[in-house]
Amino acid sequence: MFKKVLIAEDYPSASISVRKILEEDLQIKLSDTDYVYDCDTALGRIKKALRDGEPYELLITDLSFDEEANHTPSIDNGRDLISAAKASQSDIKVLVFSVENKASIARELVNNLGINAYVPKGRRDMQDLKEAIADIYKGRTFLSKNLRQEERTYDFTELDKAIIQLLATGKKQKEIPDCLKKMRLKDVGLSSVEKRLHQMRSALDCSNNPQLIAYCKERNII
Amino acid sequence: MFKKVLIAEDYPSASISVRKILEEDLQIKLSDTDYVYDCDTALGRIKKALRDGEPYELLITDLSFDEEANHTPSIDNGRDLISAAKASQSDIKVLVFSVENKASIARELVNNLGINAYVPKGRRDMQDLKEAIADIYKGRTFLSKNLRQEERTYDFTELDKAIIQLLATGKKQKEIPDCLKKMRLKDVGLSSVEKRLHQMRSALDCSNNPQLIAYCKERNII
DNA sequence: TTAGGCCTTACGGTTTCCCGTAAAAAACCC
DNA sequence: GGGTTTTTTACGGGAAACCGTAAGGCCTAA
Repeated sequence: MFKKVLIAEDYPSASISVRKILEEDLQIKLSDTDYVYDCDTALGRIKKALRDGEPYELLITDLSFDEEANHTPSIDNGRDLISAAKASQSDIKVLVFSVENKASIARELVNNLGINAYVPKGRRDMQDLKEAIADIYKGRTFLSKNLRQEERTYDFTELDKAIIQLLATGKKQKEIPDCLKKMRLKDVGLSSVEKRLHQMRSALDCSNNPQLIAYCKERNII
Repeated sequence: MFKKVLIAEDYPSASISVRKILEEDLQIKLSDTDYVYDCDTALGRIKKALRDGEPYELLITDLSFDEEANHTPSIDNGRDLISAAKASQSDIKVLVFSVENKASIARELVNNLGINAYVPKGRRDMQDLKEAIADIYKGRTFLSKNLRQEERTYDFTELDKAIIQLLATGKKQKEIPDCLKKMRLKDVGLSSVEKRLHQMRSALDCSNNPQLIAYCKERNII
């Protein structure tokens, strides 16, 4: 089993549980330096361990970290922490433990960042954590069974999202072509904007723009 | 200190941490029946303990519970659990432990349900839990210091929210007076709907309805 | 009772949105 | 190159939203 594991999690209540699993159920010894509450410290520990010749084998991290009151960290989220960690030590295994319960996010992290497991906080989280760590140790990838598949019926292009964004900030459709041009995103006419909006609305069965905005906000598309 | 405490929390990772605090830091003994993963079981335990002449002194509960795959519970959220518990045993103390980090929610629960403490999951949660339980024991009410004050610049009436809701489901303004009438909510003319929308937009500095919807969705007002 | 607020409603004009159709441009395929 | 399809754009009519102003109802106080 793993000998050296680092936990990056800013909520003590969650951190404690993970520690408990590792120590009591998996018999992994943790020292006081093996769990941290922010990304910067986490990266520091990983680099130091590497220098000392005792690199971490596994990083267990949350995705979102609350902003801190005093200083602004250079890394403020789990995604960037994972990238930075892999840049320093490409063979480190990564388990993400987050409230975000979306299969698409998990898939994306596996594909683009090469994480080894995704466990959403939820009804089966402790069980999942145990299985996930065991799977990683065997060289396998673990995705929790209760990741929620979202019923996305339309896939938004970057242009679509940009248009929705602008609408949500109060821009009029008529102004949107100009805005897009200024943002160096795309050079399209008003009719194209209308067309895309129409396409989105009919695909998602929205009768007008306000409903479309509501839909997108609800699913965190924007 | 408290002798008999019940924990209602559906995420094992959170439940374990709370148990740890109670047992290790506060020296409160818990049996296997003192923590449960759904509201119905929680209420059952409270009633049984009352019948047996050993009533619970403190209920620690989450607010949101994930829907379960198999059966649909008769109580599916912490709010209703608290109401039901107080109906059975009016002197039970209640501590709410939830991810919701809004001072307004905490205040509302203190005022309307008479809860004794509110601790948001977050950076200081374990510390807060300890303090909160101690405070409750002394007969005081505890509100975590890091509850986020929201910068609400407008307070939405029920009518306002209903109008926004309807707009977000694709209704036209023109149809809204009829809808409100059918919902037995209010009997208002179209002009009043327009006026309320105008008031909300100008108060929140939104230039049109889509932006207003985005604003409300973003802050979970609807 | 009457005058003055305050709120709601009615209504008209302007702007924006929505949805067609048709022309123009671009891409594609021999 | 010519010819076809697809995409993009332009434009116009009708619907909805937006924004005034004026008129009506209701309460209060003199």
